Amino acid sequence: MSVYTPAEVVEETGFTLDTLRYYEKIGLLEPVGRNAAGQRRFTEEDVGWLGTIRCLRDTGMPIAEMLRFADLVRQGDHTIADRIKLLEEHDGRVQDQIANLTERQRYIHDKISYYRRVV
Amino acid sequence: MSVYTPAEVVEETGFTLDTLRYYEKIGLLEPVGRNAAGQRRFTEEDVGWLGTIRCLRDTGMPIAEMLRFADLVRQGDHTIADRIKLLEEHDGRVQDQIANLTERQRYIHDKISYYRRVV
DNA sequence: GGTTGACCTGGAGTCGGCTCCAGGTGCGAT
DNA sequence: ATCGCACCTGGAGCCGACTCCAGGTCAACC
Repeated sequence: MSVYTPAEVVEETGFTLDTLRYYEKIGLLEPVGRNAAGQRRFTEEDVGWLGTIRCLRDTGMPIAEMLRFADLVRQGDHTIADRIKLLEEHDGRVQDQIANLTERQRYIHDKISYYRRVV
Repeated sequence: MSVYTPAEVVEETGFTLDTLRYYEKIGLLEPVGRNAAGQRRFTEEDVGWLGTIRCLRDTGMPIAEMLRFADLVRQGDHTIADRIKLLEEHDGRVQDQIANLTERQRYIHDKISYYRRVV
């Protein structure tokens, strides 16, 4: 099973090294394994989890809620129903965001058309 | 032509009074007219501009860029081409946001389906 | 004429989410 | 052996966007 250096994880996930350390510090990441010199070595699983984090973050989930999700994951399989609930609620908010953006975009388009007519 | 009290503008725009004052302070709003007692009285035009602000803000435009836009508006009609450019660039970013959210949403859906299958 | 309530000001504080820094370690290449 | 480089730590600092506060004004209603 392969491990990843910090640089590789930065490359792969798009998070900065500082952000990775920050996420570990606040407990969004489990304590990451270390080599003999004390340097981080991320597992495949860590990288997968970071993929989830990225998705949730990029859809606007606040860190506090990602921490709740992380906590559920840590508690094991009996929290899966709760995780579904959390994700579904988040999904609803994502849906709202999309609807909202689409709606606002119409306003922007109208504004642009108006300006075009005026010019 | 009707004027609006602070409370009415709060009601109408959804911004808090503090936010309205903040926007005026930083110059995103023109200095708002006052009655004899020094209290704000917003014009129809102010409220319309606040509608634009809300749209831009809710689609993620940073205040610094809204200030640029406000500045163009103040400079008069010869900046309309620039305003179109600014709005079109913003529109592109809104489009990207929508595409991104839609993409990420698939991931969330997959995750939910996975959990459903596991339960 | 006293109280209430909406408003005013300047300035400080908060919050989320990083981002940066100084000073230090260990390893591989020249 | 010494250099450069990737990495380490704790903690301070930053940025955007508000949000809150103390202390004050004014008009209106009881």
